[in-house]
Amino acid sequence: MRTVNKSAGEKTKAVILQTALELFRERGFEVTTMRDIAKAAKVATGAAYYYFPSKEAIVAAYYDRVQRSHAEKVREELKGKAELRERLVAVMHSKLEILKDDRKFLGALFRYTGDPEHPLSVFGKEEAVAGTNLTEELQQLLPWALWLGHLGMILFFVYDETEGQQRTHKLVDGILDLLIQFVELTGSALVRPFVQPFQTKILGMLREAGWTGGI
Amino acid sequence: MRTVNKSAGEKTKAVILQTALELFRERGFEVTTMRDIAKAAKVATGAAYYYFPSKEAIVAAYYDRVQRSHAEKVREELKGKAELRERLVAVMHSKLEILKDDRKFLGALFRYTGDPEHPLSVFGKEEAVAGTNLTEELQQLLPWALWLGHLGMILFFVYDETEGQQRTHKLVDGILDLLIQFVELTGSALVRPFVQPFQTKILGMLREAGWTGGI
DNA sequence: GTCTATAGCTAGATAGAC
DNA sequence: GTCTATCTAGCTATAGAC
Repeated sequence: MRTVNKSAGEKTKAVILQTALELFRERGFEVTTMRDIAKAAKVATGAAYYYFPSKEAIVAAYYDRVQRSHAEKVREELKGKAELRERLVAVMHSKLEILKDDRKFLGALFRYTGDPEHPLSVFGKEEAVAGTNLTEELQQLLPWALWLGHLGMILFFVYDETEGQQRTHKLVDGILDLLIQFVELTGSALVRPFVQPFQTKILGMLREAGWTGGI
Repeated sequence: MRTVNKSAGEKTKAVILQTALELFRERGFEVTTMRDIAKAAKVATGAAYYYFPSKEAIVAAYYDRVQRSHAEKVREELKGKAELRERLVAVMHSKLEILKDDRKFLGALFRYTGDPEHPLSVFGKEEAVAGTNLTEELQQLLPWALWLGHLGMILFFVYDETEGQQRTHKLVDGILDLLIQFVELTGSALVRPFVQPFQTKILGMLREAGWTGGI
């Protein structure tokens, strides 16, 4: 009962999952049908549904697999590392490593979330920032931070069951307080020299990526 | 050609969109069928598809509408405000105001994104942070920041077409540099007194919401 | 408990008539 | 522009083989 020594059922299940992921990667998530998956895995459609009650269940199994391999990799990599920075580097890059072949597939799952063109991009990021006396770096970086914060806000909001979602509103105020504090600090003559080079570096990267200005 | 004086087609389209959104809010996104929408809007299924080539197109139209009303509201509210904080407050809260009746609906759209249980939660947030010499507030807040940053990373990654997604990898390094810098600053005796109260406040909110610790 | 085969329902999407 | 008819695919259900 541990990787080796699988029962017949476990083997079939693994084959179906593996086949499904291959098809998702090759052809895309939407266009791959349960019938395709079953056929490619050489089982009947019913068998696929026997193991995965829905197409979504396959996605869930995929997430589960990602989590497991990531957990394993992270545990291993964190062993020798004590410094916060290298620990975080390990966590993040190993995640990307695991996801590297699934960008297309993930894009399909995030169709309503990530696309910076259509969906929930924040109007007024630049507008809010414009005309305030900020360093040039922050003028450029803040909209990005706001885009991300905005996404987080909406996710929090969606799950916030308090009356009128006051909790989200309060949290927004709190985070903004902290942000303003940070902005003021980095603008001060005392702290600026330390932080500025990093900001400039990130800004350069975003520019290079053609992701400057409007999102 | 401007709110008033719509052609017959534009009127029909508006009715279909309006009806669809009402049904989405009442019953939910998944369970509302195109047939339901068409029937409630008193047109044939084909007519609905004539104006909105897919159910997703209705979602896109909804996003568009959100953007327009938000833009309008923001433009109005920003007029008298010069301070960054109040400008950002206006932008964020007005967005929540517009979305307030659509939480259920948005939840359906974000099924693969927001749910902190299943999907792409970062393994190793706590692990990476544990055992490092951080202030208590940061020990608690950093995992949150990492969860959000991790989500942003994946979204960036999905759209990053550079060889091996090196751009995302570089960006991660850059952001982590900045983060570490920030962490060290807030730990310093010089800056800490200013920032700590805000961190504590946010921490309190998250605790209150039952969102502390593991995500 | 593992699977096949098959038939049928529902709902997103399309084609073609009017 | 609008409708009816039809197709497709996710999903359910069932009966039975091993």
